[in-house]
This record gives sequence, C-alpha cells and structure tokens, in this order.
Amino acid sequence: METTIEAVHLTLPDGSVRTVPPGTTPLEVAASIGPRLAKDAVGAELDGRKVDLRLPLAQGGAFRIFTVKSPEAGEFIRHSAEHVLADAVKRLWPEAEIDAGRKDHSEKFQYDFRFPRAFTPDDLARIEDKMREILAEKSGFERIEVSRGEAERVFRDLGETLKVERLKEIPEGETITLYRDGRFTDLCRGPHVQNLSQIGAVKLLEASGVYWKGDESNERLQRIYGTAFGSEKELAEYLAQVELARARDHRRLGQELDLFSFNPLAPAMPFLHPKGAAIYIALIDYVRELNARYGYGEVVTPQILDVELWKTSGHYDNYQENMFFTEADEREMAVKPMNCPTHCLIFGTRLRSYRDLPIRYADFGRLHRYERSGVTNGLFRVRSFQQDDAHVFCTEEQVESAVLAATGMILELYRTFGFDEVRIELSTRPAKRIGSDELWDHAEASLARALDGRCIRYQVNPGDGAFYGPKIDFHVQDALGRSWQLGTVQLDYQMPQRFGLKYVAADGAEHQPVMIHRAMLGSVERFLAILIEQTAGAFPLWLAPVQAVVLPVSEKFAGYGERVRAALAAAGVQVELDDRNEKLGYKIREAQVQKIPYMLVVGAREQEEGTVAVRRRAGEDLGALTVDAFLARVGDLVASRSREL
RNA sequence: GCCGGCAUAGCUCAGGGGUAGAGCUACUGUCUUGUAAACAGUAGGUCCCCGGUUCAAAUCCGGGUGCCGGCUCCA
Repeated sequence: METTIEAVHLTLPDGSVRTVPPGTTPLEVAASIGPRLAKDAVGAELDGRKVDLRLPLAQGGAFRIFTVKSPEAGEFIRHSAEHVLADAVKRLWPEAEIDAGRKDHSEKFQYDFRFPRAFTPDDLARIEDKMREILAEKSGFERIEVSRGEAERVFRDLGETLKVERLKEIPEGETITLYRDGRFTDLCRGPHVQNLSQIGAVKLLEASGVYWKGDESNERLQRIYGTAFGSEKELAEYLAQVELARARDHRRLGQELDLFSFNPLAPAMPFLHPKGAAIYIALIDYVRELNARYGYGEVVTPQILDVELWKTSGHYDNYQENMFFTEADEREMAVKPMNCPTHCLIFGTRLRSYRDLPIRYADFGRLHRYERSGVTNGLFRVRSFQQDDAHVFCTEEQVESAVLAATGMILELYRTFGFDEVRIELSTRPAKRIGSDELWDHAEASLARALDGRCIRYQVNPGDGAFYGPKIDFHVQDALGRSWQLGTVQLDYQMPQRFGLKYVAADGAEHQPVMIHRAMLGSVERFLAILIEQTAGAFPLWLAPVQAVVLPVSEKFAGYGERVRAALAAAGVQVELDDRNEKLGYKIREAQVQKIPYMLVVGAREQEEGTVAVRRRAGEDLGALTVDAFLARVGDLVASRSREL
C-alpha cells in the first residue's frame, strides 16, 4: 500500500536535490528550473525509468529532464509519432479500427489496424502526408487518468472493439491512462512528448500483415512501421546508417566476395564456394582443436536413418513437421535434423563403465530441417547446415564439472572472435515438459551451481528450457548491436532413458547416464553469416580465404611474382598471384575491394633485393620485407588466431 | 504457412503492347604499367516458368516458383 509522503526528493544529474510536493509533475519541475528547459522538455526519467512530463510524481529518486536535443528524446518522439500515425489512418479511413502500437521505441514505431485490405505503398505516402498535416497542428498531449469503466465506455463509443479487448489485458489495480493529442485519444501508458511540434521528421517504412496478439490462429491485422526523429537531419543520419548496414549484409558480401550462393533447385540450402568453404573449414578446424584439447572424440554418423530411431528419440512425435522423409527397401527413413540419437546409438554399442565417463562425442554432421517457406533468411536460417555439435555422457555426480568445462570452452572460443559481451541465460522448466519435478529441481540446481561456482553472472529465463531439461544459453552482441544466441549447454535425462543407456557403477549396479548437449558456434552457417556482417567481409588473417595477393608492377615481373607466390604457398599461406595485364592501381583497388589482408607489390627493386613491398588492406604501406620476414609475421598472426593484421 | 513487394546480360539497374538498353565484369588488341578504376574493340538475353487476353505480350491478366520486407517459428 502506498504511504502518504509529504515531500518528493529529486536528485538531479548535477547531484543537487530538489524537494517538491507530491503530485508535482516533471514539467513543473522543469519550469522551476528554467522557462527554456520547460519549453524544450520532451520527457523525464525517474530512477532509470522514462516517465511522462505530466505524470504526478509520488516518490523521489534520481531525476532528469530530456530535451529535444537529448539522445533519449527519440523514444518519446517515436512513441508520440505512433499516435499521429493512428490518428492519420483514422482521419483517412474512419472505418479502420485501431489495435495497439509498439513497446520498444528505440528505433521504430508501429501501429496495428483492423482494416479490410493491405495498405499499399501509395496508402503509406498518403498517410505520411496526413501525419505531417497533423504535426503542423502542433497539438499538445494530455494525460488523463480514468477508471476501467470510463475507459471501456470511451472506446465502446468510438467503436474501437480491439481497444476494449486490450483494456482487459491490463492487470487489475494498475492505473489506466488515456493520452489525447488534438482530436485523437488512445489507451496508452505513455510517455509522450510535450507537443507535436517536437516531432521534427517522420517516415513510414513498410506495411505488413500480422496476427492479432501474435497468434497464428487469430485474425489478421494490418501493421504499419515508421520512424521519427527530432529533426530531418537525424532522420537522414538514421537512413544513412541503415544503408551502411545494408552494405555489410552477408548475402550481398557473400556474392561480392564469391563466398556462397543459393540455387532455386535447393531452396534455402547454401552452396559454399571455395572461398566461403575455406572460412567454414577454418572455423571447424578451430573447434576441432578445442574439442581435442577438451577431450572430445569426433564421430561421423549417418545422414538417413529408419524412422524407428526417430520414434525412439521422440523426434517423430515432436519434430516431424521439420523433418525430411524418404523411403528405401520399403522402409520409411528420415534425414537427420539432429545428431543426438546417433550418439546414443554409439554409446549403446558396448557395456560402459563409470571409469569411462564422461564420454564426449563431437559431430559436424550435416543436418537438414524443413523450415516453412518464408522463415528462411540467407545463411541465418537455412534448411541444410552443420553445428559444432557435441554430447557428453556422464554420471549424475559429474554433471556440474562437465557443465563447467563446457562453459569454459565456450567462453574461450568467443574471446577469440572478440565477442566480449556474452550474456548467459539459465532457462528453466517450461510448462510443457517431461520428467518429475524432483528431477527438474535437481537439474536446474546443478546448472546454477556450476555457474555460481565460477562466479559467472547469468539471468534466469523462467519457463524457456527444452521440454527434456533445463539449459544454459550464450548470447553475444555483434558489431551492429544485435544479439545472437550461439552456444547452448542442455541437460537431458530423457534421451538416455528412451535409448535405455546404461553404465556400470562402482557398486556393480547399472545406472543411467546423463546426457549434455553442447554447441558453441551453434549453426556454422549462421555463425559464418554473423562473422561476415561483424567484419564487413574483412576477416582476420587466420580466417581470410585469400591471405595475400602478389601484385607484379608490370608483366616483366610476373616471373618473380610467381616465385614469391610459390614460396608463400609452400609455407602454407593462402596466396594468389594477380599477373593480369593491368596497372598496379587497378589490381590494388580490386584486392582492396576483396578485403585481402596483404597486398605484396613486386617490381624491379623488390626483385633485385628479394623482397616484397607490403600493403595492408586498411591502406598502410609497411615497406619492403624479405619473404622470410613476411612469412614470420604472417605465421605468428595465424598461429595465435589474432584479430590484428 | 500467412500479408505485401520484386523477378530484364555474370553483377548493379533503366526501359516498356510492335527488331532489347547502360555501366561494371568477361574476352581481344594497344600501352609496360609503382599503391583504390589506362584506351579501343568484341561478345553477352527463352526479359523466371506455365497459361490467358490481343493482329501482336518482355510489357496487360491469372496461376506457379524463387527471392526480399514483415508476422509466426527458430540453430
């Protein structure tokens, strides 16, 4: 229950404290600081939470005002533009029903409508014009607290039945607020800008059909996406940023750098060209090295197996719609979507002793999963791929140390790629699950203990575990700020049971081993895509498909160039010779565009001295080095998997 | 799978009911090249596929396939 307080203490960014009576609004606080601040204010923040300027303050805390110039203003601006969008659509098509906007306004806004047809690009242009008209009216936002009954009456009278539904989602006891700007009123918890003149630029981006409340079985609504900023300049900067991100799209770079392609004859199944495959193989080689060091034995398992196996594993019942099937010798067969069942078969080929455990199998087997058309996306989401997959069979007592070892291995691997921001999530029992609660208690506790023991920080993600066991997921942030779930460590008590796996313990009795699923890169295809976008195609030396290119200044030095190429190739460098009849500038430009780490220029001087003139892809000239000196440099960088050149 | 868009030379794209266009690339020749694009010429097409409308379809209409942006799902 709220206690009545007599004064609200606000700590401003400069450390000073301002004391105001409860019910004072941030706007009033701003006005007390200065008229200019009050005029420019778009919103406020209390203890890290963005709040509306018109919110009566009930308690104190760290407090600041955002103005149109603040980077944080965007969220208030876009949230407010969202209402303008809804208003514009209603003005153009009064019969449209409004549903709701977006929660996250860090980049975009959106609004869903019940509308009999899809919005066309022409519609978007009309709506955008209408929005500008509305912005020109410069209405202020009004915050109105209402009772549930009042709110329901308002939207019933307006014929907004979707809104009435949305109202029911608001938990009992929560304050219900409406926001009104000009003629438009919406159910909204805010916060919004002071008035529409603070929205300097709007742009509608696209329209799409969406399922109501995100549920496929529900009716379809029409969604419009847009973005807004305080000024046209900021909008232009945002659009330029988007354009820049497009330039490092891995599908585009995959073609430009001749890494991979797709063919309609095998939809969503990538063809890796020699250069793409070179990176892919280098990644796998690295994982192999780690596997060997951490005690994994690599196995090779079949691609197509009798459905009997998949019935045993549970995939036939739970995963069928994602599997490819075929038939041979009048037996129904399935192409494997996962490796784990085959590893259970290997484990079961002989009597295992507790002395043998943990047994660790690694597998780079090719997996095929039928993905619904429309969900595939470049190398990010494909129908044919490999994982750096592994399964650890261990005793109950070994779970904690095995999980810890896998975690350490995963973190070591991420450091190599410079993914220093790793978010770890512990996903616990989902509603739909198998196994007793005691087993889940135990499994979740084992994972938590493993992480706590090493003081590894993690978030609990309740209810997001696999149906057979809890898991630890590893998320990394890429250069574009996107988060990817890569690695996973999953506890599984079910698969060993289904396959009747046993080991003989010290007491001579048979026990069931625990299975741990482990992946680090996740899908190698997807990891490659992330890496392409992360590096914009400028791979670290150890991954670069072509590490150096020899560039003779003219045809006269092609012979010396070839000798250099051969010497480097013999030492294991992936090197090419560009002996085409072109000017040096032309060859350099092309090598640069291809992001080749080193360009080795050879002419009269170099031939004379037995050197190469080294240019790095970033543009610096390292001067002349002997072939041996260059080899030493490259050798060290490759051996250490350095991200430097 | 669902909503919308797109599909023209190897690539990026223009055009458009009546003989198919550009730049880059490729190839050939001239030049013999010194750190991000020498010059000239040549070649290159079932305008995604199937059907319909029309005297005539790459263009208009319908269906299919693939891709793109979303939704849902997910490594």
